[in-house]
Amino acid sequence: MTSTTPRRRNAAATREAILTSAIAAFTEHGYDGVGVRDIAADAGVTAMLVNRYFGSKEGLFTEVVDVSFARPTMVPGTADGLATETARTLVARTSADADHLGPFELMLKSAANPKAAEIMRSAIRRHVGARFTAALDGPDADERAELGIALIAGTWLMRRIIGTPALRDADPDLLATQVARMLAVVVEPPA
Amino acid sequence: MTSTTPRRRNAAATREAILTSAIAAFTEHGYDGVGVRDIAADAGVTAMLVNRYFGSKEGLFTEVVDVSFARPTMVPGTADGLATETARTLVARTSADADHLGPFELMLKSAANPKAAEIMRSAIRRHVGARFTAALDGPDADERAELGIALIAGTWLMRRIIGTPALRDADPDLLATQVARMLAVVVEPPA
DNA sequence: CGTCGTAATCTACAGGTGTAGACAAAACCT
DNA sequence: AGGTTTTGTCTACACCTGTAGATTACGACG
Repeated sequence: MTSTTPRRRNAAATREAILTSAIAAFTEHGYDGVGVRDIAADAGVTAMLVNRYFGSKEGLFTEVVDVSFARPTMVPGTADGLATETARTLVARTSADADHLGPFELMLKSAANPKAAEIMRSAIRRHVGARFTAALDGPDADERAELGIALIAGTWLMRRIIGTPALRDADPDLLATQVARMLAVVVEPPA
Repeated sequence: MTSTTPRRRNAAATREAILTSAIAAFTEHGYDGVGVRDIAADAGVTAMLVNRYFGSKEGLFTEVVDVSFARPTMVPGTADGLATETARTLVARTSADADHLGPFELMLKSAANPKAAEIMRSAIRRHVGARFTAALDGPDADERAELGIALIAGTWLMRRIIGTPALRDADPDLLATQVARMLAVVVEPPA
């Protein structure tokens, strides 16, 4: 419940409030880590309204994934400095005091559930993968794009979710440089 | 229940059976995806024996992580061809028909739970990270080792858990080459 | 063969899960 | 104002979760 006005009776606004709460909750705790009651309470409504508007918890998650993955994240549109820019943004977003928590956190936190994984698979291809692929030249763009995403996801996992010390306390500039050099391998079109 | 002998009353063997079942179950479904009853039933005992021998579900998971991460996986001891060898093994282990399912699957499937994540953090540093770091020369070995682990974990996630098509159907040799080139960035000592 | 320690089970609890169905109330439309 | 549709809540179900306490049965040893 973030809106200030009590919002008496408004289907669209209520739906939006539930969706907003769900994005935050699923991203922070993962599909299995949240109950529909938690989401509903945070949106200021009853649990049953969730099923009323989204059919089921699974239906709600489907919409959450679609919205979260549709927002441009991390990958700039142009190929100029793609590796460097992406690496810098990644390091910033995964720093200890960052608060953005985008689709990568959502993906990693919900990957354990097979149903959630299947829902995310298509969304990744349609949104994140498509954006990344479009920025690449040369052959095997899909495969190279997904390898880039894999590096980003893995770094996010180690640095922010598992929290391994060496990556957590690494110098941001040095880390960004290393990640950029790894990304460059798949970003630069093969000679 | 994999052992052939009925095993009537044997504390050590029972403990081992529970641990074996737990490793398989936690690796396949993640910390939140399994109940102690599932593990106990698979070991041929009652749920209460789990708490009797391991204190709690969390205690059992701690021991599972320790055992699973202690086994050498993927990273060869020598630095010769480390990147190439590791990449080849990774691609083989994440192929559709692979059945090994080591610590990386366990880590990714259980990362959503904060308690599990904390348990895995120290184990990774003590086991996997230490092995990888020891194989590296030059400065910032810890950081570079964890970046290598991040790439492996991310590739595992995309290829085997999420199952994105481009990485799933990629030509194994080509994929291994790409991964090896990315790994080489952190494996080769900086000039 | 009886006794004793312990491996293993049985019963149970307090809480949480997603969701179905019946009900209350607010808002809109004549 | 009266009636109807929509918006929201309440109660409830069937099931699963981890774990505590009391109880049974097996096996070895004297």
